[in-house]
Amino acid sequence: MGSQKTGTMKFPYKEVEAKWQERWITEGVHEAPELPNPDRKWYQLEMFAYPSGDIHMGHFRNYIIGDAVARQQLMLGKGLLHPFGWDAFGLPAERAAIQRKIHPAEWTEKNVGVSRRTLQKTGVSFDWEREINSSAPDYYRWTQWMFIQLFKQGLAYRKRGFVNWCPEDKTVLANEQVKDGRCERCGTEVIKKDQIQWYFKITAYADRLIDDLDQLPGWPENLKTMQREWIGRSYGAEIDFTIEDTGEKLPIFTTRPDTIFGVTFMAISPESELLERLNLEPKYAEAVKEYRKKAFARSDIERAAIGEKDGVFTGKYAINPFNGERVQLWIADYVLAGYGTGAVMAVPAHDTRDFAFAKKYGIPIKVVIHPDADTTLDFSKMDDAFTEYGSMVNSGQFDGLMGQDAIQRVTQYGEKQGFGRSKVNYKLKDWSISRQRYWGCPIPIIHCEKCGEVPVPDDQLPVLLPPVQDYLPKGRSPLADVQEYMNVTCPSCGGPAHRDPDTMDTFVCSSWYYLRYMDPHNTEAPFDKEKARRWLPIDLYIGGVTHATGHLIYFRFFHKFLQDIGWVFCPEPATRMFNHGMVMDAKGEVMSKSKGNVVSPITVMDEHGVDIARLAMFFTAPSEREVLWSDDSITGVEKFALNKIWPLAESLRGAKPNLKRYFKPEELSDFERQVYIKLNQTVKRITEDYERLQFNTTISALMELTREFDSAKVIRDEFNDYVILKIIQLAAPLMPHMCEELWEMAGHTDSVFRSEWPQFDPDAVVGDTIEIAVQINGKLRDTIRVAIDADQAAVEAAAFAGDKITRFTEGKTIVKKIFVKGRILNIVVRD
RNA sequence: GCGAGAGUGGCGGAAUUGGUAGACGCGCUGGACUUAGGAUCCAGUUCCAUCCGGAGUGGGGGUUCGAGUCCCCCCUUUCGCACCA
Repeated sequence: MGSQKTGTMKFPYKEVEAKWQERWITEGVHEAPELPNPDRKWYQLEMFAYPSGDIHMGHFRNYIIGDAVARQQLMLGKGLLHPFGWDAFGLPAERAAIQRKIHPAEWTEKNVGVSRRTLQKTGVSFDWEREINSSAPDYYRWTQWMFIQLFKQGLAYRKRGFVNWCPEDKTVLANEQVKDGRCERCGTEVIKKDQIQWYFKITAYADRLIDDLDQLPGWPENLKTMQREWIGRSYGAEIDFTIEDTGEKLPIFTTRPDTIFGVTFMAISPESELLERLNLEPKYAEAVKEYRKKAFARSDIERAAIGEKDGVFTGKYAINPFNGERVQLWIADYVLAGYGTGAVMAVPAHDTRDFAFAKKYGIPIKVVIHPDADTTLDFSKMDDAFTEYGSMVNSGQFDGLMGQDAIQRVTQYGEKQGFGRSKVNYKLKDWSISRQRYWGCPIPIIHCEKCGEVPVPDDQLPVLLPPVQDYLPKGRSPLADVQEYMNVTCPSCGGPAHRDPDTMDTFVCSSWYYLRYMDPHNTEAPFDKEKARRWLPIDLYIGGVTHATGHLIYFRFFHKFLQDIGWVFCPEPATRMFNHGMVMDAKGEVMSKSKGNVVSPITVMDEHGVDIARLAMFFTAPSEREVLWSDDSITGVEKFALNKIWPLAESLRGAKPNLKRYFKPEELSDFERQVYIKLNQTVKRITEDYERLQFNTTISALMELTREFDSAKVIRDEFNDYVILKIIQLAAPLMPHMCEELWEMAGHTDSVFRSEWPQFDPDAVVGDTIEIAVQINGKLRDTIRVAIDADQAAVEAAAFAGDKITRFTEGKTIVKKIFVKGRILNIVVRD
């Protein structure tokens, strides 16, 4: 055990791994410079981890992909920042702690230790000097500082309203943490609760969050699309209807003001506060009350899943300002409280939902849009709404107007009359950030009867999370019962006051962690501005796509806010984002403890060595695709590493070649020349592969090269060692331990990662001859080998030399010949 | 339903801007060396075929001298959003 057998020599991977992992640390190979040159820096980031268990295959894959890039960037001479840390606050850690009946602090500390040890075994080039932990006071002191900056700018505020409540976790959740109406963490159906909560005003940044996506060519299109849809911007108009009895204005949002004359009823959401002010007649009041009760009992999923829309008439009417028409006011739970104004103008003829509702309750349907000027619609024959744009009819002075023009003209009219205005609406809601849980960053606000909400003064930060024993969730913050914590004096007036009992959503902690890495030990500020100027933006951020509409929006929001208050100097936190694929089991199923199909990276590393575990992960699938992991993933790359790469040591001749030089053709034998060309082609290919993070083809290319290279046939010692050392350099970021050992065996005293990444010799990426495909009518009939710069005449001469081509042209007319230099000759013939 | 990807041998997957489809690896077949082989090495491996050739990148059509690659329609599949007025 502990070493791998090869043809003649063993690879003692355990010793080699330990040796280099230690030396990288003592020699500070991965330590980031304090102040990099902004033109020659590389900030490589992988998402930090929840310490809710040990590292699994998904983490392993994430970090080795980043590691390969980071190590190559180091060899390209960049100042490298490649840090790591722990997203240690929050539900995942707290839930795990509760299950095991230990205090979250203790459990977190223990797991950080376990996970760190595993990570260090992977040989990933993290700069452990910069390790951060979001649950440490010297970190969350600055999370609180961030909160206060937002508060001071009016971007952190409290409001009462309906929130997502997880009955299992007993806490409020942000919209982004509700998936399919269920709690993202525990899968429990989320219910609505009316509460006062803290929010961050992310909606103030909605436009910039959408628009700046266009400045991010290095982000995957699908991810950007997801963000655009999540923010959900739509353009339309706000139109004020009037409640008949009370005269109260009832504004609604619509994207189709061109259908305004087709309104036959109004609908408001069951949550609407308007209901309190309507003075419903008793016979309606009872039904409305019943309906609201029913609606509140339904979860969002039930509401959405329900096939038939339903609602009740309130007995009240609203007036359409455009034509003075009086329409019924209904309450219906297909109207969402949180979007627009929580009320809609219903146009059954031109909206599918309104159509169904109108049919069900016998409400009139009025056609006001025709597909075009010549086609008319008859509502009695319609079995669904016509929702396309068309030309306006039955709309008075607006008749005949079409599409966008119609929309504009109607809106303009409303504006002139004072009862309408153009309006942009978003699906994005403000970020609910307060949590009624113990294990989180305390909210640094003091509530004073006299002064209201007062931020904790800077010199009193951090507000320490008290180490209480009773931390179990109970529906309100466990901190609320800790008298020593809660009771304070007001920093402003000195009177009696109390702390805010809630803690923050852990996504607040993770919204700025990438900044702390630049300056993790700063006690005066969250980070130094000059360092931020030099290090930012992140050059490559790697993580799963799961955070597309959560963390990856939040951290962009934070970054933009910090730019606005002068702490960072670029508009976006990361110029390039890469989403790697998931790691599945051999059958393509997600690895999970309950299925018992989890393969631990530790097992694989123990049995085969880290380098081979890494190679297998790289080789099995391209980085962005999912990997179906099985033992077969190991076989091929293990043979390659042990039989091709490691034995290169025996072929070394101690020549100490100059790696920066190129060879001239006359210096080399025919075989050497052939190897030299292959080498340079490989350098070119592999350098491109690293840019694309496509390491499966990097390994293929190395396999081809090592097969072609046969040291026994190489005459010149210098050339022999030159080739071997270049192979080692090209492979080093993928299999760092073995390559360091080989590099040392070749007589180097410094790390291979301090050597210079190979450049290809531009005169040697093409050979002297090349194969040309000869086609007849686009079908391949022959391949001929000609000089590299052979012209059409020479190629034709060679092509017609044998009978492979002539047998197809004989007796036929050659219509034309297409020649692409260095590639093909296509001869078009006709009978 | 809407949006974005993906579909290539038995399998994982290659194929800059249209230009020799199947690189590389697994698996499989045959052979060599062996007491042995789950080691190593060599050869073969898209399918069909009477060995001339033919077909072939989910299906159908199109553009082109030439299409995995570009255009149109359809099917399957993965992911995301799902009553957003």
